[in-house]
Amino acid sequence: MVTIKDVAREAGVSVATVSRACNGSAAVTDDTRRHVLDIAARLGYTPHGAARSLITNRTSTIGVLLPDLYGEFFSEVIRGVDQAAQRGGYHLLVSSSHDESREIVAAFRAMRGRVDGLLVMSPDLDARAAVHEFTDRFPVVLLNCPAEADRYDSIVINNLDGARAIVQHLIELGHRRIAMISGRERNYDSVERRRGFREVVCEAGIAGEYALEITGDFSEASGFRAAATLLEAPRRPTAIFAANDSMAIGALSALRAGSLRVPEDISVAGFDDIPMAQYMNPPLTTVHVDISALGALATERLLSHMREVPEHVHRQEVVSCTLVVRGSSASAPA
Amino acid sequence: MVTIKDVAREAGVSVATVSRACNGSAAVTDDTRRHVLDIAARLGYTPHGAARSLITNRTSTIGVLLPDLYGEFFSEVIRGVDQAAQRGGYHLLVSSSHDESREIVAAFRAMRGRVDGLLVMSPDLDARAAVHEFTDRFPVVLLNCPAEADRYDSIVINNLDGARAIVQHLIELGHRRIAMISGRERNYDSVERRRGFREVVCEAGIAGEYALEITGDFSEASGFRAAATLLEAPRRPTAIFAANDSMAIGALSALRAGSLRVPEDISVAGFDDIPMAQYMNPPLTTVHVDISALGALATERLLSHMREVPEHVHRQEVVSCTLVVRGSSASAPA
DNA sequence: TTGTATGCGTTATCAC
DNA sequence: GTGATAACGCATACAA
Repeated sequence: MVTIKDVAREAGVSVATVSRACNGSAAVTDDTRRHVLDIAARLGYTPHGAARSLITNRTSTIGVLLPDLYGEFFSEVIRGVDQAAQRGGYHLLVSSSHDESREIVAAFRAMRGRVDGLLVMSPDLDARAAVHEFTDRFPVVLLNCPAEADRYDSIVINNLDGARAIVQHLIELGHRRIAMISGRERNYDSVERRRGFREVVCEAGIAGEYALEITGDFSEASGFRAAATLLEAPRRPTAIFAANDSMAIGALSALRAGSLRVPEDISVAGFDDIPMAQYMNPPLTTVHVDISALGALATERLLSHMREVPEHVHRQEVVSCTLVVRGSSASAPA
Repeated sequence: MVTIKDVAREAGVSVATVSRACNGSAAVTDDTRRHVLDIAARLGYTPHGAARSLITNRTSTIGVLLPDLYGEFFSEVIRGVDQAAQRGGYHLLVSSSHDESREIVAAFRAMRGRVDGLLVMSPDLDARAAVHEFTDRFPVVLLNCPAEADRYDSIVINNLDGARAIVQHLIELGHRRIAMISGRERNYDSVERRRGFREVVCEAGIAGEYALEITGDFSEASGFRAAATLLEAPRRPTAIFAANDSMAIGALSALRAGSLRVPEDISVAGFDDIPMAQYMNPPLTTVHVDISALGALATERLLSHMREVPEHVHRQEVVSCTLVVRGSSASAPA
């Protein structure tokens, strides 16, 4: 690889001049600059990022730690993150598959010196401790993580209110046998959404009467399986609330396979409002979350955190979400 | 940030010893190693990646250049890439939104010194030249790019055969008025898939009779719009082949809105077989591509290329795809 | 086994 | 305006 030295030698100047010419420093004659850039282009010179960041102390890169990369939700989050990062002149160093504390720590270590800040999305409740380890010596923003609001920067979805709104909606439609398909047991989003479900069901006084819960893993396939199981229940629910859209979509498919009509025989509702939700048949009633905006917001928060270190004050931001009623929910059958 | 010097001072040893202890070098007493690692842990020391890679000449990172991050297709590709990279002990430096040559070059420059190799996915036909610029001095694997097979490493989907198979399928069902919704005009995948469409339509002798083509942009919304337009056509098609599943899903939605039954009144077929396709109502007939495997394959190729530099020989690999008939296609109406 | 010294490629700080 | 040189944090050849 051609380095700054090669360019300097070839151009007959010092490395300092090459550096200045490339970085647009004022202290260079237009003539020398042109000459140097010409040589640089001819040689195909590109500055070595790692070497540069070693002295400048900035990498123009932000790290993103994700539990997974599967599905439209994460896809949308990353899209938002990438857009915001790009606007700020930053690149993304992505690392996924970090459900466990151990893996999170390992990923963080691998990123030291390669990123200026970190975006951590780790909804797993057990991974909290791991995050604490480095969050105080490094700009970090937590995305949808459970965290003490004053010790960390974080962005969280208002899972509770969203879930409450959608369950309320189902109850108002006359449903009294409402089943929930939740996500993994130790997942923060899942826990919160289920909490909303339980609260409203209790308040409506139908908890004792009927409270069927079944566990999935946020995938379409698990939603399919869960719905298939619910169909076998002695008293079949008239409405299903899935903790995310992917499971709701899987459920729709299972109900169709079981020859149930949605929404005439049974209503289905999801959470997230992934782009695909509106194109379902029937279109999916769900809770709208501006997913890519969530990622963008977190990124912008991180970027500002990185600028104002260390007098930065932590705070938690709650992103609201809204009920979107579409064709998959209707009045309970008589 | 705590550096190797801090650890050395605190532990009462030289930086060399700290380095050796951390990297598991044999030439250290168990006692010193324990002591050093102890101090390192207490101080929260993490090696500086950029500094390390400056001397080792490897970053354990591969760069990924993508045109976009939207939708399940890219999501799946990245997932495959990430899995393969992780297996090989590599991280991902992602950069998207690179349709133009200029942007690709800029992204590459930004990655110099930060990655050991590059995975480029740039289906835009105009971007070819940009890629040539650096592909000979750097391990690069092209994903779904048009390229001379012997000058580059590349993985491509067999778009032509896939498209041919699905159009053939529609014709065998008796359809003679088949419309195609293609992707962007300068997109390689789109061009190839349309070529397959045209070939088969010609061979079947129905080209002169009916050949309706309309341009989308691979998004659900564009598929929706395209299908809505097709409904207004003087002679409505009895089958629609969309160049990808997202557009097919949008089309399904538009047809429903226009009160057409799929597949009774009109058949719909897509391409890619994204995870969501099978959960559609009706389930989508499409061309199955193992998308994440595609990403994984490209990554493994890149990793091996990086190992065997420079005696590496370039070659092109073609990934086959298979017709998947589901509920969205049926015999042409009488 | 451990310490000293050098260099990776770049930018920043001085001189001139 | 330009050049020499130190420094960034680390790994390693060599000396001890």
